[in-house]
Amino acid sequence: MPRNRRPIDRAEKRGEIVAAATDLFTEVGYDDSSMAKVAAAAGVTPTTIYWYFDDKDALLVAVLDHLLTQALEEAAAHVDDPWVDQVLWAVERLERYSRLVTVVHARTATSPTIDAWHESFHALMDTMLADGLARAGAAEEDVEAMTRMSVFVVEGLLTHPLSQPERRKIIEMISRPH
Amino acid sequence: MPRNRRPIDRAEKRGEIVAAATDLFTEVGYDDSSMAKVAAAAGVTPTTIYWYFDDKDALLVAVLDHLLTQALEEAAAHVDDPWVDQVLWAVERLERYSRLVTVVHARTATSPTIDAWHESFHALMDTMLADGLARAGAAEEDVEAMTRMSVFVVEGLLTHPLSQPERRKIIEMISRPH
DNA sequence: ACCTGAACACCGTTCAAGT
DNA sequence: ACCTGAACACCGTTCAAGT
Repeated sequence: MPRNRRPIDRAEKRGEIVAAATDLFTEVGYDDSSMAKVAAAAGVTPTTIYWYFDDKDALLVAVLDHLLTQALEEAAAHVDDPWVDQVLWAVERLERYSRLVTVVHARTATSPTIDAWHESFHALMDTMLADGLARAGAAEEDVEAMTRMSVFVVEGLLTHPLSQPERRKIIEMISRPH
Repeated sequence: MPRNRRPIDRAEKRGEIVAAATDLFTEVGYDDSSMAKVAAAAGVTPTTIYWYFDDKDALLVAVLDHLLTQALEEAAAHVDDPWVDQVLWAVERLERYSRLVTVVHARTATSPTIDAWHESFHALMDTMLADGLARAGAAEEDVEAMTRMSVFVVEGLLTHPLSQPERRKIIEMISRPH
């Protein structure tokens, strides 16, 4: 048995738990997906999850990181699109994870683990958005406000769904300097 | 004992439960405020709450309605203020209830009770905002988009706190027709 | 190192029993 | 009509015991 066999197994099993949790958290919801259900879906015992994750919030963070990595990879293909299309793409991409967005906002007040993730997520988003806006030719003094508005609009559109053309109209509204 | 004693008692006790729930839900959070804790704070048994409310979500709706009535009464004094000040006032007024805002968004996907309240709340807000914008002299074709943006900005500012001047700047951004 | 079954304190909710 | 104590099924998490 090769020396590095264990670490690989560990990463694999961890991945299976994260995959099961991703499905359940996004489709059933965080609150309604008990550790027992996640464990059953991953083919392990509830207690086993605690060998890989500190608690349920840590598992949620693993799910979020996993999805964020995926999304960032795909986003790379859109960096040269017009600004409006990029934001619209982000909304459509995040739409199926809207339950995670709302649960992160709700748990931020209670869970230091989730709060820390939420903070660092927005720090990352802010620099990415500022970069994108600068590349799209926005005036420097408008970048900060436009960054903030973009975040608000994306989150607003996720929690209050509109039709595609309505979305586009809203995004265009904030895409012009004032 | 007068004939109408009971109804008055009932409304009073119901009010005490709602008051206790309001405090706990806003300060401790909905998830971390068990029915047992609400009951203890209201001086009743957990089971008694179920005589007045169908379930925990119905209790949350009672809390929301109670706070909404209060807020609408106070808002009446500000209808003639400039638009930016009205929105800023709303953000400041709602700030201490930001936990309720996020929990409503999170539970909307799971609970028909909360979802129905959320829908009707936004219907009310939409007409109020549209009225306010019309009164403030906004062009008719801008009213819909500006209404939506106002909602997104208020909710965004509640979940991602900024300083007063930063808030004002953001609100001013969306207050000019495009 | 990894995994489990049994247990713990708690949860929202129900229900038979009281007044 | 109103309120309760006991009970139910479930929750997240821990821990002693196994391999």
